[in-house]
Amino acid sequence: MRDIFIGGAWPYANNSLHLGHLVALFPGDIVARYYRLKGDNVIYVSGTDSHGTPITIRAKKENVDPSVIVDKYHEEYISNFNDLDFSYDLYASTEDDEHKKMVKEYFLKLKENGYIYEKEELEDYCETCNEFLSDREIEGICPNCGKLTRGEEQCENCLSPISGKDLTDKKCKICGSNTTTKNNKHLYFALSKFQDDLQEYVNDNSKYWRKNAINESQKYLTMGLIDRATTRELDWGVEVPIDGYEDKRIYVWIEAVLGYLTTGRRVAEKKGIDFDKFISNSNPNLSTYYAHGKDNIIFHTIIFPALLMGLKNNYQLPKYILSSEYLNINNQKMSKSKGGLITINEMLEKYNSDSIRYYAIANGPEKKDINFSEEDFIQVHNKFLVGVYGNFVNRNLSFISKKFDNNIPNGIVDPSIIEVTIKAYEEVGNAIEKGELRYALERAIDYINLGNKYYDENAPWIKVKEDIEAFNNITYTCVYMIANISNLLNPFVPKSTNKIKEMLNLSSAKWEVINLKKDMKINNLSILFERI
RNA sequence: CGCGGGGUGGAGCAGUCCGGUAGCUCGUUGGGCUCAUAACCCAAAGGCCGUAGGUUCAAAUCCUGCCCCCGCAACCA
Repeated sequence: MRDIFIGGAWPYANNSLHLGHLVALFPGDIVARYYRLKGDNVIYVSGTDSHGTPITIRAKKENVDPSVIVDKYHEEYISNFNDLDFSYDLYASTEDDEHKKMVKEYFLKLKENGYIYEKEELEDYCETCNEFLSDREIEGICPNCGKLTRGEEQCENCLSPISGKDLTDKKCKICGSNTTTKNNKHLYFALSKFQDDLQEYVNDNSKYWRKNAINESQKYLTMGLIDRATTRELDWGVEVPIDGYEDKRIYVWIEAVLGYLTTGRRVAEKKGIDFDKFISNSNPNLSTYYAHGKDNIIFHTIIFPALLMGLKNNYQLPKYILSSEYLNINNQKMSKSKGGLITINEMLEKYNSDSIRYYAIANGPEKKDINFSEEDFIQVHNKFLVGVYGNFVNRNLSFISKKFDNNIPNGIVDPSIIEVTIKAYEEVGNAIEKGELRYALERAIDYINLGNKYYDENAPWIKVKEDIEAFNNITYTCVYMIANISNLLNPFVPKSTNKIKEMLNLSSAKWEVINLKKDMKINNLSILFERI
C-alpha cells in the first residue's frame, strides 16, 4: 500500500471560479480518485486563499470587512467543488484558526533555523491614508517612457520592468495625494541560500514534471534567486508571531503554500496517521502530487520546496508537478472585462459535472494553451459521452432489457477481451500515475471504441435469432466490458460510472478487473447522458 | 536585444523530450447496420508537418537562421 499526498492549488477568494481555474485542478482529483481505487492511503487537500492585498483593497472599496468577501467566495467555492465531484479530504481556508496557528509555528521554526531575518528599508508612505503603500497602490511617471503608470512589475505603456522605487511624482492610488517615504522594517526569507539545493532538486525531479514546470523553474534559477519579504503592511491575514510586528501580517506567498502542510496535518490527525512520518522523505511509499496552473509553478517548484528545506523536517519535496497551461476563449485570455468569461456557476446550470470533467481532461490544456468554445464542448459531449460511452452501455443494456426482461443471459467472456481489459487497466493506470491524464483517458476511450466495434462485428441482434449460445457469450462479454468501464472511467466521470454500478448491482469501484457473477439483473435502466 | 506559448489535410488538435511507414475528432463523399440518444461500424478524398539550410542511411521530431500568429495593467490558473 502506498501513501499519496495530493495538493490542489488554492483559489483566491476574490472572484467566482471559471473553467480556467478548474481545468488546472481536475488532474489532482483524477489522481486522488485513482489511488483510492487502488486502496492506497490518500490525503488530498486544498482550500481557499483568503488573505492578501487585492481582497483588502476590494473590501475598502465596498466598505465591508474583508471577511465578508472571503466568506462569500469560500462558500461558493465549496459548493462548486461539491457539484463537480471534487473528492478533497479537506477543503479548508487560510482563515481557519488551525491554519493560522500552524503557520505561526512553521514561521518560528524557519526563523529558528536562521532563514528569516530582519531588514529595514525606506518605503513609500501615504500621510493621508496613514499607510505604507505596496507597489500596486502607487502611480507615478515611468523613467523609461515618461508616462503615468502603476508601480508594479511592468510599465503599462512601454512594458519595461519597473518597481515602485523607479517612479517619480508618485501618488497614492487610493486617495490621490503625493507619497512620502518612511523607514519600515520587514522580515525576509533567505531564498538565495537555497539556490544550489534547489538547482539539484529541480535537476533530479524534473523527469516527473511537465515541460512548462521545468522551463519556468530553470528560468528563475538562472536569473538567481533573491530573498523575499515575508511580512506585509496589512491588517488582514496571519499575525506575525514576533514582537514588533503587531501591525503586519505574513505575506500570502509564504502562508498559502504552507496550507498544504496545515491541511495535510489536519486530515492525517483525523485518520489517525502520523503526518510527519507520512510526508517524510524517508517514507519509501510516498509520492506527492501538486496540481495548479502555469502561473503558480514557481510557488510549487521553488518557493514551497525552499520552505520545506528551511523547516528541516525532512518532508518530501513536491515530486509530480501537474502544471496546466491556460484555457483561452477565442484566442484571448479569460477575462472579465473582455467578455467571454464563463463562470463555473454558469457551466453547472447548463451541463452536468461529468461532461465538464471529461472535457477538462480530454481537451484540457495539459501541454499547451487551448481555445475553449461552447461548440467544441458540446461536440465533445455528444461524440464521446453520448456517442461512444453512453451508447455502448445503452445499446447493450436496453436490448437485454427489452428482450430478456432485464435478465442478463449467462455466458463466457471472450478471452481476447479479457486480455485487452487487463491491458487497459495497466495502460490507463500507468498514465494516471505519471500525470498524463489526457493520454490515460484516450486509452480508456479506446477500450470503449473497441466495445462498439465488437458489438457491430458480432451483430448480437442477428445472433439472438440464429445462435443463442453465441449471442449469450457476446452479450455477456459486452456486459463484462461495461462493468470494467465503470472502474476504468470512475476517476474521470464518477457520476455516470456509479450509475452503471447501480444498474448492474456492482459493488463500489476498485482498480481491478471485475469478473461477472451469474444470473445478473439490470436495475432501473436509464440513459447516462442526454444529447445536447 | 523584455518574457513566454504556438505554426501538422477545410476547422480544432495529438505526435516533437527517446528521429524510422503522418494519427484523432468534426466536416465532406460513398457503403453497411437497424441493438442504440439521426447514436454505431466500414471505406474514400483531402497534408511538400511555417520557411531556408545543416546533421543523419533516415527529420514533423535534433541543430542553426528567418517569417508569421497569440498572451503578458487590473481580476486571474
